[in-house]
Amino acid sequence: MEMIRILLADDHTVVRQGFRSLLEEEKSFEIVAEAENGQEAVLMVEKTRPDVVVLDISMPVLNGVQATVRIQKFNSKIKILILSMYKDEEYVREVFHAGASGYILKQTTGAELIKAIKEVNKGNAYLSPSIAKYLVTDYREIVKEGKSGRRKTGLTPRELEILQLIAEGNSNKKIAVQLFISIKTVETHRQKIMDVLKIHDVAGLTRYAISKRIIEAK
Amino acid sequence: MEMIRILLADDHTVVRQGFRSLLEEEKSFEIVAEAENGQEAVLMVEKTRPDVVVLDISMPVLNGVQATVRIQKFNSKIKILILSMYKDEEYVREVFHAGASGYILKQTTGAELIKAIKEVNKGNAYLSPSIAKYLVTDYREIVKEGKSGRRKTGLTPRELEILQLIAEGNSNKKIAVQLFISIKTVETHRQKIMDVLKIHDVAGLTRYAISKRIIEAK
DNA sequence: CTATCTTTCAGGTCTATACCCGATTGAGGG
DNA sequence: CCCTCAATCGGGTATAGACCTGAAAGATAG
Repeated sequence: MEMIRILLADDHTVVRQGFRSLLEEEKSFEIVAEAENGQEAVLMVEKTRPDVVVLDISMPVLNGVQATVRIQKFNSKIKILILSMYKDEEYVREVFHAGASGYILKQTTGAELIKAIKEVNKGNAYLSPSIAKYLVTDYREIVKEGKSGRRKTGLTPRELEILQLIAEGNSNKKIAVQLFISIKTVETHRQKIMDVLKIHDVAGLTRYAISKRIIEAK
Repeated sequence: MEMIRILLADDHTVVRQGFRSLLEEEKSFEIVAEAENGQEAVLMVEKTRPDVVVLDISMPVLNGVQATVRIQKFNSKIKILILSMYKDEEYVREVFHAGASGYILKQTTGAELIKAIKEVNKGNAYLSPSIAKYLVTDYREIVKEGKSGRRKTGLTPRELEILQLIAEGNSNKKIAVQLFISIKTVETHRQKIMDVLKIHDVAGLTRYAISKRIIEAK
């Protein structure tokens, strides 16, 4: 029987060892390496050349998405399965764009993880059922909106940039100086952002920016 | 040999099953139940009366700390081990105050998890090494500050309450109405909060409130 | 070519807030 | 008993921001 050679990457050691224990119960699986961050995962991929890489999405140094890009660049035949705790629209999109073959939630069962590994190894895509629907609506949105400016948040790139600066605590004046534009322009963008998001206070904008990972809380 | 009866609670099914697989390798352990949130954990404790409860700290419905309080109220002889991804000062404090016997990070190894379970079962406390130092400094702080009002953040209870309302997007006027106090009082508190935290914009206050878990981003 | 959209800027009004000063009340500790 | 501090409230000023209208240049799509 063909063994499926697997690399496991998760920054939480005890969780990673739990996965190893779980996956070793499957006799066709062989865990060839573990990594505790994205950087290490890329190195171990180059060294051990696994069939499937299971990547936790939130890792220090290089996160799951960034690691996916590098691994795919190294060898696009290696299949990547992303493990995530977020059932967040944008993440799913990002992950597949980066070249992953599967995306499953940590809420799913061990049996599903095993199934997902087998599927991506066969060259198929695998999605947690509760995630699948996002891709469909996402696809519809892409078709509807084409490639025209506005993306996930409904904000233009410039608006996103300004939202980020607002959420980082900058005043309109500081933003204007930083971007070499007039305060009035910043005010207009700010107004537009508020209209589009239907959020009319800085605290709300900041929470939104954090929840959408435009900025970090700390 | 005495078996140690264990209840596992973690909202991420695949992670929980990984833990089960890992812990079942230890012949003196018996996993008597699993729960996917704090509420369920409390119910299962009442039904199965385990020796040790392993609680993930971040769970929906009831989080690890809240579940700890209820379980201890039900039967204080049941030992509780908190699993957390945060090596956050305040969390550690909160957890032990709630009645937990151990606090270990997900960064630690499976071997350490097993050791921690055995220790708390014997009635000892267990802390991840990298966490232990917090308790020491914490103890010093408590001694230094006594029980005088100001705590971790340097804010009074009232100031914390107002910070929360600010970070939730309320204006001074709304806060005043909500708390049945004058706008002027709210302004004074707001000023005091900004002085104490040395943060002089709403975005910064909001990020601070999220990072200190006073509010949530979403 | 025209319509739409992004990005830029300006005028004005009005309210919210940052920051200054001051004060009183009540609780708790030394 | 006094001192400290939290919590309350007030006046006043100056700036920031919310919200309005209008407009123009450049890019892109149809």
